[in-house]
Amino acid sequence: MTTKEKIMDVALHMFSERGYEAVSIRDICGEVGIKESTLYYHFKNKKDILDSLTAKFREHIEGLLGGVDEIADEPAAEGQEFVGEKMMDTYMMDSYLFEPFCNLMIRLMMIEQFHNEEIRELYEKTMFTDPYEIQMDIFMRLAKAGTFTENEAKWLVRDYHAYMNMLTYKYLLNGELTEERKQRYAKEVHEYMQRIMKRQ
Amino acid sequence: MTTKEKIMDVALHMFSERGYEAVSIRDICGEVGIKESTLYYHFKNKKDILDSLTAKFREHIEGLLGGVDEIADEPAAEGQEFVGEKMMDTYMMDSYLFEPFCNLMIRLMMIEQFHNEEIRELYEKTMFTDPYEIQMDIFMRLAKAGTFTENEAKWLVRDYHAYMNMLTYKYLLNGELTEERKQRYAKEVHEYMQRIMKRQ
Amino acid sequence: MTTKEKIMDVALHMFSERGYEAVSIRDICGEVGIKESTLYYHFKNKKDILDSLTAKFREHIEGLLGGVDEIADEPAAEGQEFVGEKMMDTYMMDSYLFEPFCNLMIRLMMIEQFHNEEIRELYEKTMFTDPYEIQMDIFMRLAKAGTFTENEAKWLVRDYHAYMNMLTYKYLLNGELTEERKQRYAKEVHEYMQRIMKRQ
Amino acid sequence: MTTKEKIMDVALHMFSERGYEAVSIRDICGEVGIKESTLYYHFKNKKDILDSLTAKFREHIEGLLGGVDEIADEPAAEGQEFVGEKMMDTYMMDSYLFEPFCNLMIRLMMIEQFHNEEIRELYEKTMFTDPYEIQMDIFMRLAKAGTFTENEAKWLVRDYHAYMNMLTYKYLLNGELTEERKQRYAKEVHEYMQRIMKRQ
DNA sequence: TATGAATGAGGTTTCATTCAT
DNA sequence: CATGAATGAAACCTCATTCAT
Repeated sequence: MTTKEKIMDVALHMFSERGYEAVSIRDICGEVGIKESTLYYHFKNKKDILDSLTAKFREHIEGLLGGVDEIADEPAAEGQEFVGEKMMDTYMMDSYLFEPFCNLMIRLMMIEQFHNEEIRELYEKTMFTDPYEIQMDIFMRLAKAGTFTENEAKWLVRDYHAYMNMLTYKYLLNGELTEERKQRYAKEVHEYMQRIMKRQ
Repeated sequence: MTTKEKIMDVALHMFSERGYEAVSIRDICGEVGIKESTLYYHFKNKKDILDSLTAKFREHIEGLLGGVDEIADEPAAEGQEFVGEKMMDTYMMDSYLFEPFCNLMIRLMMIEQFHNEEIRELYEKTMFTDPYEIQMDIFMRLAKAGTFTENEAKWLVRDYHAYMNMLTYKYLLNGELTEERKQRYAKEVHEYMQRIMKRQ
Repeated sequence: MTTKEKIMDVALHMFSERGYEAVSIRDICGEVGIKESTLYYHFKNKKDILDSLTAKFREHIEGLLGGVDEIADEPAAEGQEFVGEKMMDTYMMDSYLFEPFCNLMIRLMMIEQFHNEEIRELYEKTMFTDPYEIQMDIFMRLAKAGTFTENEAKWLVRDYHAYMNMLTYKYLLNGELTEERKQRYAKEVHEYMQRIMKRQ
Repeated sequence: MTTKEKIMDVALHMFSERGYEAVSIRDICGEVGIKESTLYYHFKNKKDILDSLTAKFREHIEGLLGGVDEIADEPAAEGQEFVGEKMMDTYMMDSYLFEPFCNLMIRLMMIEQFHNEEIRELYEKTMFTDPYEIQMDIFMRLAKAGTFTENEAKWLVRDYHAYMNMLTYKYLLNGELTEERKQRYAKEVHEYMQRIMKRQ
C-alpha cells in the first residue's frame, strides 16, 4: 500500500468513526506514521482527502451500477428462492453494504451529510435514490412474474425500502461490522422477503 | 426571555443546523448579543449548554410519556377513523415531531449521535425505543379490537415503525419545518394507516 | 498606551523596516510582550493591523490637508524669505516628513507599494499627487507675486517636485531619522529655493 | 534556452513583480515546468537564484560602463542636437532602462532594496552613483563646449538627475513596459533637454 | 538531469476558557 | 450580570530543503 493509499485508508477509518471535523491532520499522520508536512505532498489540503475518498466511492458505485443489469438476469443461486434475491445478496450486501470500503464510506456520509452539501447529495443518491430504483425494478419483475399486481408492487417497494433502511441503520452502521451482524442482517432481510412473498 | 433562555434558544438553533462542534461560543454570543465571557456566568462551559438542552428535552419527553395513557383512551376526534390515530396526531406530531423545541432537538440528536454517546442513547430512546413501544401498544389494542391477529400486529408494527422513520427523516428533519411539509407528512401517515387497515 | 496602540506602534516600526510579509505575528507579539492569541482579541487578522495603520494615516493626512489653506495665508516666520516657505516648513517637514508616525508610514508604503495595490494608491496620493498640488499652488502664488511667469512656474514646480522626491528618498527614508539628517534635508531644501528665486 | 536559463528567466519575472519573498520555489518550478527537487540540481538554494541574477546584472552593467567612453565621443545621430544625447539614448535607454533584462532587474532591485543590503548597494550604484557620474561627465563636456559655466553645470546635473529618476519611476518601473511608455519617456527626456539648453 | 517522497521549522488563526473589574 | 483582556492548546497549512533513485 502506498503512502497515499495508507493516508486515505486511515482517514476513512477515522472520519467514519468520529466525523471529518473531529479528526485532525495530526491524528491521521500519527496513525500513518508520517509528518504532517508529508501529507501535504500527497494531498492539497484536508478537504482534498475527503474529496479523494468520495471520488473513489463514486467510481466504485458507478462500477456497481454498471453491472446491475447482468446480475438481474442471472439465475438464482441455491437458497435463493425469488427473483431478485441474487441481486440483493450479491449487490446490496457483498459488494456494497458489507464491502469494507463502502461500509465505511456510508458511515462517513451518514455523519457528514449534516455538514457537507455535496456529501448529503451523494448519500441520498447512493442510499436512497439508487437502491430505490433497483428495488423498484425487482418488484416490477416480480409483478410481471405474477407474484402480485403492479399496484401492490408500488406500495411494497416503499415498505421494503423503509424496512431495509431500518435494518441497515440497525446492524451495519455502528460499531464494528462483525460476521455475526452481517448474518443477522441477512437473516432479517430473508425473513422479510419470505413474509412478503407468502402474503398473497 | 432571560439571557440564559436566549442562549439556549440560539444554541439549539445553531447546533441543530451545523452540529455542536461546528458552532463556536463566539457564534452563539454574537447572535445573542453578549460577550463570550458573559456566557460563562450562565453556563459552566460549552458542554453545559448542550447538557442543559438535553436535560430540558428529557423533562419534556417525560411529560409526554406521562400523558400517553390518558390520551390512548380518549375517543377519536372527527376525521380520525381508527383507534390510536388520536395519539399519533396529538402526540407524535403536535406535541413532538412538529413541536419546535423537540423538532430541533431531534435534528441536533440526529447529528450528534455520532459524536456523543449520551446523545446516541437519548436518540435511540426517544426516536426508536419509546415510539416503538407506544406504537406496539396501539397495534395490540387494534389486535384486541379484532382488526388483525396479534401475530400480524407484531409484524405490522415493525413495518409501520420503519415507514414512520423514513417519513420523519424525509419531511421533518432537514430544511425549515414549514406548514406544507407538516401537512404532507400527516397526509402520508394517514394514507399508510388507511392502507394497513384495509388490508384484511 | 493601550495594548492595541502598542501593537500598532510595534507593528509600524517593524513593517517599516522589514516589510509587512517579513514580519510575523510572533515577532510583533514578542516585542509587545503578549501571546499571539491576545493579538487576535484586538485585531481580526494580520491584514487588519495594516489596515488600521493606513486608516490612521489617512485621517492624519486629511487633518493636514484640511489645514493647508490657513497656513498658506499666514505671514512668513523669521528666516523665511519667500511666500510658501512657511507651508513647506510647517507642513511638509514638521507635520509630515519629520513627524514620526508619518515618516514610518511613508517608509512602510514605499516598501509595500509593490505588494499591495491599496497602498500603492495611498503612496501615490500622499507622496505625489497631494504634495504636487500644494507645490503647484505655492508656485502659482509666487507667479502672481511676480517672482516669475506662470509658464515658468509650471516647469519649476515639476523640477522642484522631482528634486524634493530625491532629497526625501536620500535623507528621510532609510536608517534612523536623526536630528542631523533632518537638518541636512532642511538645508538642501532651503538652498534649492534660494537658487530658484535668484535665477531671474 | 537551457533549464537553468529558464529558471532564471521565470524567477526574474516573478521576483520583479511580486518580490523575492513572495515568490516560492513552487511558483517558479510550476511555471518552468519542473519539480522542486530539480531546481536544486541547478541552484544551491533560493538565494542562489537571486545571486545568479545579480551576478549576471553586474556583468551586464560592467560591459555597459566599459563602452561608455567610446560612445561619448561618437558623433550625434540625426535628430540628436546636443552633445551627450547619443549616450542618453543609446546607453541609458536602449541598452539599459528599456533593455528587458535590465528593466526587470531594476524593478527587482527597487523592491528588494528594502529587504537585502547587497541589493540596496547595487541599486544605489546602478541607479544613482553610476548614472550620476555619467551625467556629470556629459554636463562637464557641455560646460567645456561653452553651453554653460561649470558652476551652472554642477547644479544642472543634480536637477537633471532628479528629474530623470522621477520619469523613470513614472514610466518604466510599473506595469508592462510598452512601446508607448518608452516613447513617452523618451519624449519627456528630450523636452527636458531642450528646456535646459535654451535657458541661457 | 530529473523526480518522488519526506521533513523541520515556522506561519496565521480559532477556540474554549479564566479572571479581575 | 456583564465585560475587557488575556491565554494555552491546537488547528491547518506553506516553505525551503534533502536525499535516494
